[in-house]
Amino acid sequence: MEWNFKNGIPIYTQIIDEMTMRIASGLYAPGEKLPSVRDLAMDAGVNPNTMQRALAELERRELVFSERTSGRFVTKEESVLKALHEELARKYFEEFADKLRKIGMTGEEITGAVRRWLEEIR
Amino acid sequence: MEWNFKNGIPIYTQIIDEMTMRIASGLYAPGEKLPSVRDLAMDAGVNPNTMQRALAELERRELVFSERTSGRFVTKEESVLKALHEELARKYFEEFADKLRKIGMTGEEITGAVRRWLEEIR
DNA sequence: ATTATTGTACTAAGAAGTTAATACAATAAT
DNA sequence: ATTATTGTATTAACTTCTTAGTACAATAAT
Repeated sequence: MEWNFKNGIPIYTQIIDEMTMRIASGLYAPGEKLPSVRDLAMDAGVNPNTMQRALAELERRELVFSERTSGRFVTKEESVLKALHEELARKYFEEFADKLRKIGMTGEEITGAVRRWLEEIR
Repeated sequence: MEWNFKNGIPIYTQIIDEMTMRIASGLYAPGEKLPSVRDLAMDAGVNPNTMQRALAELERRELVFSERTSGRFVTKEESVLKALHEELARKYFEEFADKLRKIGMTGEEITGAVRRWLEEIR
């Protein structure tokens, strides 16, 4: 999997977002053991401290939990994961619509443009 | 107008985005004189240096130009502004669609969800 | 002519993010 | 029993971002 970090945004923030999306997508399944902090850091090309900082935040959000010395795991609460998925999808849409409104597009213009773009996706 | 800065992202970056959107929306019209660096900084609640840094980037992108001692102005090239508007709208959609794909939504799921969300906008 | 405003430049200090190096405790693997 | 792996913690150095303070040159306003 790729880690494409933009510059100008803290890396640990981007790791939080990336890991959250991987969990929401099921790429890391419920209850699955994650790679170790060191392996994840190596894979992402960052310092273990930076990865640790991001993972601690995921823990705070209860998306993962750690069992000392055996590893870190995705939460088994499927309800949490389902809620996460819906929350993210909705959030992404809201941010998207807000940006379009901010550059002056009306509701009608947004729906029109989106319908056209959706055609292209197919 | 509001300046709502998120934390965790450099302020000057957010100013660049905000100003770019204001220009793309026509809130700052073609050829219009912008408030001075100091006034913008005061309004945004940031240090003048931070605002200056953001404005310099807008200048590099040729969205604004400055006339020494008389002020800074939005470009008069309407073609540039039109292109900017389209570029931003397209970019926002791409980022949005990429995020939805990243959390595991297929093209069909995306179109379905977006159609539902679009109804809510009205 | 004088004053105020403009963009611009510079230095210094502090805050936040990142890397590096090292260490410890717990336990799974051997 | 010993070793390797795990999460976690700590300290130091470095870079980037932000603020603060100051200054200068050009020109619009008075």
